[in-house]
Amino acid sequence: MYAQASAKIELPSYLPQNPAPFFEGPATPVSFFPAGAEIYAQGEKAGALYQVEFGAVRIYRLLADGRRQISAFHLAGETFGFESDATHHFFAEAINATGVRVFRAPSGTDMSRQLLPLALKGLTRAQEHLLVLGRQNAIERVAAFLVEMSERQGGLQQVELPMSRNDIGDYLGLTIETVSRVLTRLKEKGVIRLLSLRSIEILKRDTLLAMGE
Amino acid sequence: MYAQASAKIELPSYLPQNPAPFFEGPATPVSFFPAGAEIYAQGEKAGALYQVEFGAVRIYRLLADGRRQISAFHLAGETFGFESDATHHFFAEAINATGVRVFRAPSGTDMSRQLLPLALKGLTRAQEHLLVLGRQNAIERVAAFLVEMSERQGGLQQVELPMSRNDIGDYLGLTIETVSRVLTRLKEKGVIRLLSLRSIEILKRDTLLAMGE
DNA sequence: CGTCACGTTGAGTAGATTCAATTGAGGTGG
DNA sequence: CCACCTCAATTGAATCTACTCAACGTGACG
Repeated sequence: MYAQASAKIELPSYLPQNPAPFFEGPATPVSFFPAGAEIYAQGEKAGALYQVEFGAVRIYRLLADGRRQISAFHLAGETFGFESDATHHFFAEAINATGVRVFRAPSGTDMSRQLLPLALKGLTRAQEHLLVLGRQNAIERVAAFLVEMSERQGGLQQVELPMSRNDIGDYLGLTIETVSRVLTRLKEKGVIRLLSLRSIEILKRDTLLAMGE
Repeated sequence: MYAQASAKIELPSYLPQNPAPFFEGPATPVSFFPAGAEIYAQGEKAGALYQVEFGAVRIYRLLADGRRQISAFHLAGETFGFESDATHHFFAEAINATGVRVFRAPSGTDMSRQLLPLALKGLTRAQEHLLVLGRQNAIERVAAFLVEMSERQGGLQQVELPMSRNDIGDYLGLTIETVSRVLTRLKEKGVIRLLSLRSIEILKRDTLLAMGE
């Protein structure tokens, strides 16, 4: 739907037409985070930008009673950590062993040109996710998730899920049991195949796409 | 929670520290949209920016079968319409009689410095809304909504709701009936009072805040 | 080979939805 | 200015989807 016509993506006039490469300065070191390690916490002072080198990161928020909503997963190559003020509003954790390049803009540097496209991309993705959480049922949510992960990994048949069922549930606003049941149903319908716990194969892409609308 | 300490909001170093006024050029005309009028549609070519002069706007997406998710409301003073590429991914409609200032940046203009703070603000708001849709029950959602609307109107006791129950439902991922039932319950509990259909008074702000977490 | 965390499956429940009927508010025309 | 009309909102009853709680499997790892 609404397919991008050409290879070259057209941009609105208010965006820089020749986006600058993101990191130009001296090479910044890569920090390593083991599985489950906190990268930053809600309430902490923000300021740095983070680029995933390898592994995967979850961004989430907690309610007082422990309910958790994961607002985004970030895979290799993606940048996260920017905030609208000097405080982090979310938690960021490494899902698996993860390498992250931490970049701190020198005081006074204006990164707007580099950051705006990323912020807009994140905004679009968040808004699309709102539709999933607000108006789709369990099967549709899981289908949309599998399609999203597939597309972010190049649209291959085989999709790697770096995160646990628990993470998937907290991303989709479902319980771990419901996620499991839906995957079983999709498997029984012949839509997907479970290669291993964290690796699935998409057998009927069209069906999956139709489910996720 | 995580209160902003001083009047002057501290910003991360990667943001412009002295944000430029948004519109500097020659005064742009104000377009008028009657209630329900479309401002732009999904799939249309994007490019302009819109600032609400008076009235209110809803931003939404549709599923094939007509289910609708409103991702944001925009009130007087707010800016919307920016996209990550040249296509609108959402619909924008006037909720009531609404005046909108349409601004088209001349080709080649880089509005990053002005837009980034708005995009980041929108991103934060969308991500917070994800928590509401993903992990909160009906009462919590409505409470969070009322608190949000109150704060966006200056934190007064009396809150104007420019939108219908239908719009509220499609924003909160609930049916119109559920929204109505919850409002009745809040009324019975003495938390709010209905001055008219679209105007409520908050009697127990603390209770409401605690419900919305 | 045993342990432990993670995942799956099952039964019963709760909360929100659906469908239907009623009430109420706002706007229009006489 | 009032009566009427229409659409929006509220209320009620029955249903259904996803959740909760519990038991059971399974894969990874020492």
